[in-house]
Amino acid sequence: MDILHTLGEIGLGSRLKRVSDLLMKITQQIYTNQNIDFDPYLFPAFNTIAKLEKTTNTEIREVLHITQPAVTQNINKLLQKELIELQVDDIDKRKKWITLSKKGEKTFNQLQPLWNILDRAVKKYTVFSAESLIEHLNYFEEQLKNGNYMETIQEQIKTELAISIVSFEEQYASYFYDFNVEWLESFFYVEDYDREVLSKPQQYIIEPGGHIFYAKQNNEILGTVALLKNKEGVFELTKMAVSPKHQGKKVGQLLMQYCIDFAKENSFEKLFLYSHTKLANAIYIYRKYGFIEIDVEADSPYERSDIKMELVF
Amino acid sequence: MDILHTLGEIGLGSRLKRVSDLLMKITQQIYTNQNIDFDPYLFPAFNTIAKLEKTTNTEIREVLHITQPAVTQNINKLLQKELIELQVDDIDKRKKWITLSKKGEKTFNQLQPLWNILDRAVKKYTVFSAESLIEHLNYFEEQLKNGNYMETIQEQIKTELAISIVSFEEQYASYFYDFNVEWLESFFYVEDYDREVLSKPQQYIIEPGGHIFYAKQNNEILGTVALLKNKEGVFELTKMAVSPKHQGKKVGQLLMQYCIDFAKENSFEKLFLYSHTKLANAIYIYRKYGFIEIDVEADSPYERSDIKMELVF
DNA sequence: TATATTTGCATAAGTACTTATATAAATACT
DNA sequence: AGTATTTATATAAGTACTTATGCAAATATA
Repeated sequence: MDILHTLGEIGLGSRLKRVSDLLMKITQQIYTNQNIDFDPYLFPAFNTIAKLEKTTNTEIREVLHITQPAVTQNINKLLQKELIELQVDDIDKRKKWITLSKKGEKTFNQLQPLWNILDRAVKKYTVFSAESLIEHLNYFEEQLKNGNYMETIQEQIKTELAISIVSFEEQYASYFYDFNVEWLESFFYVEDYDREVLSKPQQYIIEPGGHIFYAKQNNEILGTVALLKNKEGVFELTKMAVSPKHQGKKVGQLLMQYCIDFAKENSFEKLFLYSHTKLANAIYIYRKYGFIEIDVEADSPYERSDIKMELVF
Repeated sequence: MDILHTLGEIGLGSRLKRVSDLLMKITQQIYTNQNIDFDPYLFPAFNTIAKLEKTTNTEIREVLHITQPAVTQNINKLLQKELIELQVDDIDKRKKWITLSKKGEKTFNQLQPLWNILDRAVKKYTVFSAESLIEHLNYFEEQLKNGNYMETIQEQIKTELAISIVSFEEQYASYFYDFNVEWLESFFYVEDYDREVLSKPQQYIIEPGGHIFYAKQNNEILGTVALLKNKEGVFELTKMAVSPKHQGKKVGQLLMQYCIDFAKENSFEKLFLYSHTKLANAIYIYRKYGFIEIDVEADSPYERSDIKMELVF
């Protein structure tokens, strides 16, 4: 029995608030499940800043139709989470220009697909023909309460956000080239030999007994890695590259974990890799996964490497 | 520009809360305008207590689907306003039975017609065919913001709640009898002469040059009063009675004010009245309107009076 | 050009919920 | 019967808004 349903329309204010609270709570749970440090009530302000690229407290107040102190509080929360940055206007020293921080942009891109899922789930239970606001509200609240809404989202997350690892197929060959060249170009320079190997993965990696894996999410390829056969049971982990669009999703770590699992399953003796000390983040990850630094041989095949690591099983 | 409208469905939680806040604020304003000491957010709890007649904290929590501390807080607010009373259960000493207080019942009855108006106004802007919750919400919020909702309510209040004073008409004669007899019966006893005068107001009041006024609200008569001619420019204010159904609306004071205004307009010399000291409230009101106590003559026409008051202009 | 007003943002305190926890009485368990 | 658990309510603290107010910079006014 839910008296608010029988109170007639006077209780509408309370009903609206109750449904709002419930929706916010469920959304918060979803962020938490996805390990995303974000609050649903920050969405309007955060999204506004992202869409306007550069804005001010007052402008947010105007477009969101909330009070100015509410905006200030939202901004403080976003600052705390390091998602935005402030800069005082050169001319008008009262004004503070608000922009997304690097982390904010990353989070924004990371959140986008989840928001699409949330958006579709809300639509699923709110877009239908009804004869009154109360009727719409009753139905939506019911779906929030009985778990249908949550279930719909979780299913979508599973099919759309889950990242799976797939083996080399001819149709994916170009990603191997594109991701690696893009990465090489930004950190080093691309040699002709690189282009040759990357454009013919079948010939240079697969046929000599190696493997190429791809991280795939919802029919999109996010990143790739190769295991190049050195000798029986010894493979070089190489050509790891992640699409810049999908940085921040820990795609590299997922590929790394898969390679290690694959090596163990196939009773490999060891894996090794070449890297460069200026790629501190990458080396940190390699260490995290158990790779240990060893001497680089004099006749190292890579000019751009100054460090060699191995993982012995 | 209202970005929340363009945020898609993710902003729905914020939208719902914003509309709730606005609706609550407007409703609060209406209570304030009507001089009613009540808060819209107390409506669910208050209404539940009234409907169930006797209930407990836990039961309210169950039927309203809010948390128990929220109920406790609602109860405390209602206690503060003296609208409810608590009584510990005889057997289970943890339980507190909640009932409306006398004032609570009065307020509940007083609020009923206003709630009807609010209910109809909400329905007016929320009951229509729409293809989504957002569509319903957009329209309703728009009506709240542009003032249409408020205007609708104010118009209805004017036509339904405004109390006007009308002069004697034959069709109202029975009210004069009914209200007065009901009142006399509860405080004194009804003499045969009372019944004679009250049943023939035309003959006993109007024809000798007196007046009878009625308080009328939305085609309903709430109360009555008579000015009985004593001599030229001197009238006895008598037979004031208000329907028990409409106590608490200050109908008596409205009638009193009308009589005084009427007396001034017609250049009366003075008004006087007979009452009884046990009717302390009534006498307080008479004093408030300027009546001053004078000696009761030996041959007072009323057995049930022990006080006489007059207002000289 | 000095003063008043407006503007942009911050701070403080209030509100009506929430979660977490406390307290005391009733009930269940052994 | 004595102890543990459950139940009914209260209290405390947190949250995300609100209103009210403060403050400094910019702009209008005289």
